[in-house]
Amino acid sequence: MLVRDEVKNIITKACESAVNANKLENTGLPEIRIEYPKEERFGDYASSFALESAKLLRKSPIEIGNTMKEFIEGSKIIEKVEVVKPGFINIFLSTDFLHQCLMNIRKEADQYGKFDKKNPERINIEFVSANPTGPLNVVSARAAAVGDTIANLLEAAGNTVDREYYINDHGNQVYLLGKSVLARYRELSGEEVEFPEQGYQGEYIKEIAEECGKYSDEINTIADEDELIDFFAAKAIEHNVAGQKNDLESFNINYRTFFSEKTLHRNGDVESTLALLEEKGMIYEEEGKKIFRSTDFGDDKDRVVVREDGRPTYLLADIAYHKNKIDRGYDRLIDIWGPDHHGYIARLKGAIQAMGHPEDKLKILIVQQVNLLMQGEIKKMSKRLGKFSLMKDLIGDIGTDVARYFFIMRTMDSHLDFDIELAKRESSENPVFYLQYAHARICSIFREAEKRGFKYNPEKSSTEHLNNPETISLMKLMVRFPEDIYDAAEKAEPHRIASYLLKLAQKYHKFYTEHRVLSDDSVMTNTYLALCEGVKIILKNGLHLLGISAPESM
RNA sequence: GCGCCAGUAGCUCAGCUGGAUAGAGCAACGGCCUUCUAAGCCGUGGGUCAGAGGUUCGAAUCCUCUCUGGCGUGCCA
Repeated sequence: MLVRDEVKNIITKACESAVNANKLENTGLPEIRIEYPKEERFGDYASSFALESAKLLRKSPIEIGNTMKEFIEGSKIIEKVEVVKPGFINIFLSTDFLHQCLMNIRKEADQYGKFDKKNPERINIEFVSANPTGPLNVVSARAAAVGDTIANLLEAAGNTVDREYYINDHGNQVYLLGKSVLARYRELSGEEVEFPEQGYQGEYIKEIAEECGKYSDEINTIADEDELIDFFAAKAIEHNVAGQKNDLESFNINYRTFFSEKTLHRNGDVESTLALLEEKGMIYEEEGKKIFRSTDFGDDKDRVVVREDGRPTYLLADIAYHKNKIDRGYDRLIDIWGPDHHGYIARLKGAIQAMGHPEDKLKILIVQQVNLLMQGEIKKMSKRLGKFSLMKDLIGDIGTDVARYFFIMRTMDSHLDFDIELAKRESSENPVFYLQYAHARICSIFREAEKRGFKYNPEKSSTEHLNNPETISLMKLMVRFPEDIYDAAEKAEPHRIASYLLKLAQKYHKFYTEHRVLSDDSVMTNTYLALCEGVKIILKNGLHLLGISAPESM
């Protein structure tokens, strides 16, 4: 159980006891809420219960707090309870308890911070899903870092999580892609061709065309122009998706499924989805089009799902895709989208409801855009014009660790100004190195201990040596690690982990400069080594959650 | 017009389910290595929380309006 919840239970019980002893009136008192005080001198956990209930009880918050205090004191885990100024009840954990927690962290090791859930949810999280019309850019990299980290967090929170990537290998963009490659292919064989007006102009299109040279025999047998375009489109998609997979793998992401949109059209899922919506009375016809009543679910207007010529729109395929995911047995779906798709939320969530599922079956997270700065100026990106910064180049320039950390350290709904030059230049004093350095430092101490022939035995550690400000402050933060994971998973806010680890590294570095770990006093050495081991475990687990390596030396 | 996101230190950003004196990193300046990694630590300076009202014991946080920037508002995907 989270220490936070234990504290909550203690205060809740204290409240009940006070009521039973007629010290407090039972007048529909609010639920106890536990918060983290802003400053350490206000304790480790605090409750504003007395402030909240003052009016109801017609007593001063201080008076209520003092009454509560009597019933809270005496718990093994609590060292002291303070009732202060406006009426906060501040709780201080005991050093003995913290020592126990430390031993527990060592015992749990890799598992520390993870939860067992009685009934784990099966969650599908879909992210990046960039069009297969080119390589991944830095905007996709942000979604990749965020999505994968949220997946990690949900796993740590005890769920079964599958990462999924939707390949939009159907529709106009694909047609245009095929046309573009075909044009380049013809150019290569010396033909004078007009490049498609809206075509993809990137250099990589030429490379694909070149590669297609090896299929020349096959290509020569295709007479129909559309068939030819299809052929080149298929080859281009194959090439692009392979490249995207490569980039994602080097970003430490392992997808379980790459799902092709084309299969939905081929296996009848699109039609059966339409049939289902019609059956539910959610579709009406107008001027030969079939239209989904998305306004029933708060959308601005109803949406066309089948065009006049009978072709389904992207929306219908997407509804079919989400139905497919639900049919595969997932309890919950999460989509991560760019800001340019936010207008799409209402209609898709509406469709989920129209098919008879609860509104929160699907959660859509919007990751805000990345502005790429070059010499302080925003660089405009356009995939169609082939002007964009590649994810591959980013990884090559600053590395996966730094890139992932940069994308995760901010909240996902803030627009991110990403200055690659700065990220490269600062790479030696980057926050991520600060975390990794703390880990490497600890590893180094253990190597040194071994070199000196010290026999590390954490059972011989003692609370006595933990009674100093740096150590206590460090342990209090260590205890909060599972709580932060819980909150970060619950709220889908991965940046919380980055902040947490930064604070932990700070406190560790502070401890390190104030205290010598290896000394002649073997009890003290064992105690400090146990503390170091605990920090090391958390740093490693935390960095792992972010998809970042924890080096043994730097 | 409507919708979404943002506006907090010189810069990049935390803090936002209302709580205690508004924080961090970077940049600037000044200290700390005979001893486990100085990729570290300590200290100093730096704020009209975009603005105006409102709600209450209490507002950066909630409500309304205004201003600024970005994005969206396809039978594209």
